[in-house]
Amino acid sequence: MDKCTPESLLEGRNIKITRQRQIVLGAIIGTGKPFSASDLHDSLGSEMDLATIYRNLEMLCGEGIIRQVMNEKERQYYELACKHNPEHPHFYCNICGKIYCMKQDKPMRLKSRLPGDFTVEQTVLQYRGICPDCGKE
Amino acid sequence: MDKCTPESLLEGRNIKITRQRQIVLGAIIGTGKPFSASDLHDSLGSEMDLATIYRNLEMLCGEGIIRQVMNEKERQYYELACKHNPEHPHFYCNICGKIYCMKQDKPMRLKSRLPGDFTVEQTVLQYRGICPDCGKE
DNA sequence: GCCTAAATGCAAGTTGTTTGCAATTAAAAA
DNA sequence: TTTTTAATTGCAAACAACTTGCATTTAGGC
Repeated sequence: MDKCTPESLLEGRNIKITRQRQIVLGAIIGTGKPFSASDLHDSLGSEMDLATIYRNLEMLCGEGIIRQVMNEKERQYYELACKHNPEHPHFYCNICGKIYCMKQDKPMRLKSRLPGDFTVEQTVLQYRGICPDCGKE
Repeated sequence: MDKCTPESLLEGRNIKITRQRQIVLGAIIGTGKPFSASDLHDSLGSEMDLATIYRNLEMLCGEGIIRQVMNEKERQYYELACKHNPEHPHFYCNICGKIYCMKQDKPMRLKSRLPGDFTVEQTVLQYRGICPDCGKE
């Protein structure tokens, strides 16, 4: 099972491999968890322009290399969308705002059809509540 | 089965019944569908201050009179949370951005527990794709 | 009718995200 | 390898949704 690298994710796609794309993808692959634009910006030591990060996130999302996992009022979260990371539910902590990935046994239903000619491209399941850390005290 | 009125929704709650609260709640009851702050603002002919609308939506949400149904990047959507309108999934059209309510036979699981001491307060199920209107052409 | 705490309107502020544009750069062509 | 050129970047300014501070108004108890 091949590991993801910035280059393997971009190859065969007519996308220029720039230094900043390698850095951004490296950071995305490095963290196993959902991330926001400003998470990336912070983890890269604020050295890369936020506009570049936003532009690349949009591009990667359009290419299906990453996917949006949660739209919080204050921020958009993404995660890597490669085959090692199939779609799954997420948990949002109402107190600390952290997002957790929830494993599930059965794959989520996708691209199904609902009554009345709705074409479903994505089924989103999320839980909201109190995470173990915040529930402790 | 009693109908909702602005007054019935607010009664017994130590909340001042102001003119603008009656108007806002009237509009919310009037439309059967999910709405955003600016939907309300528009439907009221832009006569009520947006700050007032935002403050009242927050208050109504805290009181459990309305609930958030979807956080889109650009807007928060709410719906009436009275007993005539139990929780249910929603469909978001990726093309036109419209939100549809999806009826379902079994009530959604709520306030359940997941492994590892996650306390679930809300289970959100949503579909994203192409709505009947946008699928037509 | 009077009084007070709470709600409103207005204007200014915040925050996440987007856009215009000149300078840089990857990579195709020569 | 050098040249060429179209795409990408960084910067600064713009946007849009939402929030906040504050003086004025108002609901509702007295």
